[in-house]
Amino acid sequence: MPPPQYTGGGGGGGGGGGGTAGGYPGATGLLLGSSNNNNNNSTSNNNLPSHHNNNNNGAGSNGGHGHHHHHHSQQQQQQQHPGSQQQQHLGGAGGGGGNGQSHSQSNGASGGYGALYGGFHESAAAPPSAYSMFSHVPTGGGGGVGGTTGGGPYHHGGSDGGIGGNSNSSSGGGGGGSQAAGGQTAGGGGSSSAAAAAAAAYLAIPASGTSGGSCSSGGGASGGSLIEHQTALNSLSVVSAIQCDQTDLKYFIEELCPVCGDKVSGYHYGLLTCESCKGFFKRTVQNKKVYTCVAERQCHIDKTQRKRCPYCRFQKCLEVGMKLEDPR
DNA sequence: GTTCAAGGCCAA
DNA sequence: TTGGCCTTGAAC
Repeated sequence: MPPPQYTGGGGGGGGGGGGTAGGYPGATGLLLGSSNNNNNNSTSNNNLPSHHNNNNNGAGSNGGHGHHHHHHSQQQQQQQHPGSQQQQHLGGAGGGGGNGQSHSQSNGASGGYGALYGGFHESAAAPPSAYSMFSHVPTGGGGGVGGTTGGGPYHHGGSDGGIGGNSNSSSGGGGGGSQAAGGQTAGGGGSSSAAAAAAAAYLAIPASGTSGGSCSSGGGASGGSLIEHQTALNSLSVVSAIQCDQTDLKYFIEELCPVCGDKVSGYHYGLLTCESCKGFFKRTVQNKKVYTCVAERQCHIDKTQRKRCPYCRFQKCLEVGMKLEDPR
């Protein structure tokens, strides 16, 4: 498989309002989280060298400024999925909120918080996606903070979607620009999470209309990209300032699995996860397991409770961006 | 040669 | 079923 892109840079733009979450490629049923549907019309200016390949989804986003280090060879590699559409691991400044369609009236933000988490050094864990960070803050309204999977302890990627657009929709704005949740798939759905749509696409599970964007914030943020370590650290206050659970900041400074919080063992299926979530995801996909949640499909997944609800665990795997590539 | 991630194996 | 450990193979 082609190594994934872990180059720093902002992730996709914040998800727009009610959009259409597209389906996933059905080929082999294994390619997860790689939908290339993108609601947000990108108008980003990409001023970076080609190896950054920013693809900001947010309208009016500022491309460029992906913080980049050269410690690892995988950082500069492009990942191209069948269909010749780029997977958007990369990106400079996070895109602004997308333009909502459908019911929500989201206002696209002008630049997002690019490289919000960029520049962390080796010890910094890949920040979770909007969902993993704020899954217990199921709020409707504005789009969520863009998720990120580009950054990481090993790859320094500063990638963060832009702050989602301001959605007036009662059904909740879309998620931010994480790979699976917003930017990469298709701006968050107006009434269902992108991950739910992803799961539905893969497992034929009806997308549950639970939380739209997580950690909602009001209108899209303005401002360009933030780079360099200190700036990235400072930006944490931005996160906290938008009603996020600060306890989840541990993900920024420790190597914790974005799914369950266990210690990561390396990159698995596209992002840093622990060994158990790797195995869980592998078994689920390979065996085409279909789980059901006995609760509200909002089970909190952590190290001690991850066994309780495989449905929510797998859904979280999808939301944080885990995906199975074509087998070698 | 090393590194990395996917997949297999198997004890719990 | 889970999760840790191992093997395998590709990339470098």
